[in-house]
Amino acid sequence: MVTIRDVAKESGFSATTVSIVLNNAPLARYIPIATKKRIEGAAKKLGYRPNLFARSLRSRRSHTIGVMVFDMTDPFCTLVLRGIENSLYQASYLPILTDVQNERARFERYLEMLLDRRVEALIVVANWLFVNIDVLGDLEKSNIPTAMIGLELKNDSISSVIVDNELGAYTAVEHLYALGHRKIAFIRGPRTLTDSAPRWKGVRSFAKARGLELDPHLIVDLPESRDPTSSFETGYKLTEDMLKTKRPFTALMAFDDMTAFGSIRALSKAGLRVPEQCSVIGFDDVAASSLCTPPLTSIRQPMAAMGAMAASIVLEGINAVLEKRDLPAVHRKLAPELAVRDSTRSPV
Amino acid sequence: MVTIRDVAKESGFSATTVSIVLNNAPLARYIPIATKKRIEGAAKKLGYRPNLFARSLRSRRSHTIGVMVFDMTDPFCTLVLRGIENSLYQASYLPILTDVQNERARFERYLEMLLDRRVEALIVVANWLFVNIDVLGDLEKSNIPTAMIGLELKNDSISSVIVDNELGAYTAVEHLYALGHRKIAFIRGPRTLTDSAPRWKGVRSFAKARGLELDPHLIVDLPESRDPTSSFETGYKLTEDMLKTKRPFTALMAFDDMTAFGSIRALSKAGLRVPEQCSVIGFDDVAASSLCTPPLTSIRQPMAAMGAMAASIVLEGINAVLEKRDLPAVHRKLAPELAVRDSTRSPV
DNA sequence: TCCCGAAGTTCGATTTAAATG
DNA sequence: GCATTTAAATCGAACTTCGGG
Repeated sequence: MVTIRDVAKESGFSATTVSIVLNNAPLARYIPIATKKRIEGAAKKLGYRPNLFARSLRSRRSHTIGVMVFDMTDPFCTLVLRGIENSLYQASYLPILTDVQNERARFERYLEMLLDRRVEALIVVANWLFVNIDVLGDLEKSNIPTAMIGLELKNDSISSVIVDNELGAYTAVEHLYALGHRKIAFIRGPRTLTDSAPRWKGVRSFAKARGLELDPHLIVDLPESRDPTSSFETGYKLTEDMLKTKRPFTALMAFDDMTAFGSIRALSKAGLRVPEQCSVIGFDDVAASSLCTPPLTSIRQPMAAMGAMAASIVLEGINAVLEKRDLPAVHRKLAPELAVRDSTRSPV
Repeated sequence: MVTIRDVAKESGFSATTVSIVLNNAPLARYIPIATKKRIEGAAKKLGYRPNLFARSLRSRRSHTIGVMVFDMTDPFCTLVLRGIENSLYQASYLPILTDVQNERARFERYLEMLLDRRVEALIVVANWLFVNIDVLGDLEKSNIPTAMIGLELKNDSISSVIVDNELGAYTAVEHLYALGHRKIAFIRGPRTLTDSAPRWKGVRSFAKARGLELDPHLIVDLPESRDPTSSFETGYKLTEDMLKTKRPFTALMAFDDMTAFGSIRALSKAGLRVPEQCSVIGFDDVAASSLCTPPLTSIRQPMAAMGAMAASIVLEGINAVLEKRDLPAVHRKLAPELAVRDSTRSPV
């Protein structure tokens, strides 16, 4: 390995001067161009790469940001990660991504590993998390800038970025209503998932505003589960159950796309065609939604934007820490967007 | 931050002794239990966590492994990553995951960043890579244990893990043939993709063995593209084109699942139902395949196993390096598995 | 005082060599 | 020589301080 001393020897200057030149430190302005050229030449010739361990040990900086995802296989998160990645890439930070797989033990272990590596900030993608308040405690006391994506927090030391669930759900029913649907079935999210309540609030709020009647027999809840793809199966089953009750409905609003896929399967098995005999709308707009046939109408979460926003929040936080400023946590709520595809249409 | 000297002071011993005890170094066997207890107690009391930068600087080890993915949004890779992650987690290595986004510049920059962080090994998930031979050169000269997933290499310094494409394709046609299909359309992969040739070879090999006739008019190629999801659209278009030629076919074998989704869309638009009027089979078995309606019959790549295998290869490589053994690159080819679902059935 | 460069200290842990009884 | 402990050197870069022109 070639060290700064090797460059010093090769160029004929001292290690100090080499350091000053290569880092373009304040003192570098006094150093004549000729010296700089010689040093830079020597560095290039030897293929010198500074040892980050030494550098970080001294500077107490890692240029690294920890990213924890609760479930990487959830299609929701890959685009969020893209957003994070692109922002950090520009800022020359390296993300260290860990997949917690919804296991508490992994969360704690990875958090330790990240702190051990002196990440300068933390971004947590809390998709499908069944909240553990005490986990947040671990985070708070670490006192490095932290942003949480997908989980609303009142917290004033941890920032958060979420989608406006209420608005999204409102928009979804509104879309079905505008198409002429009046008998709508609902599969709500699991009670313990923080997204569930505001989405349902959006539905109720629309229903109240426009006088849409909500039939309690056509409202069911997803059970809890640690696996985000399990809602496919439970969506399937719940839809099957609702069909068995013979209560007619012309449209179904699913908690998320995965659930919607399950519903479509059940409708199809029952001989009902989507959208001809029943419209279906999802939430999230995961990649698969535009790939399936028929493509799914859904509420798109601005995932890349959410990732980018979280990244810029923590980058700002890092600057604040460096400048010893105090920066309060911020809480952002981004608007979703209706993606109209072929799984919804007017009832016949 | 609490350092080893703080622990030394607290326990009443020197930093040396603390280090020996906490690392359970060879010399620790001379140290009386009482001393160990005191030191461990002090460390725990102070919440001592060794500084990894200092440790790595001295030991020249990072306990870190670089993982480069060519496109994270490709659903193929998340399960591969799970496999890698789980293996490394057990071995107490931290993966640093980078998403190259199929950009050469990013590849190089991330490779530098990883090498700067002294990753002890490298795993490259080369899904949907349009090979750059010279990129491999960069890797070779870095001479750290490297494994490539999804790209066959003759190389003897870089290991590789791939799926048996020929066998997979053979199995796929065999499945269609067994169902009674004789007029089969094929959408082959892009010429420059290394998976394309062996898959086609598998088809030809089956055709020859069983006397299946391959109609050149029903064989088309995907164009090149940097975006793995683009094959949805091109699959759609190519299928549409084939339908226009009016050459009858009762089954279609797509290069991969994404292409198959495009085909299904085109068939559906043309009023042909899958599988009633045309069977469709994919390759990969991405998550969406079992979620769509009808669920897609496909050739499943053992993604998690491939990831785990690559991880164990490089871990073995690290041990070899530590023991100054020489370890030749290994090349593994894993068997895929036929996943029969509802998109294929006997022709009427 | 301004300019240029270097010696020496520091970061925190590991390890070698050596000093105790 | 043995068990027990430690001072000092080391890893590589960055920064503080200082000296000479």
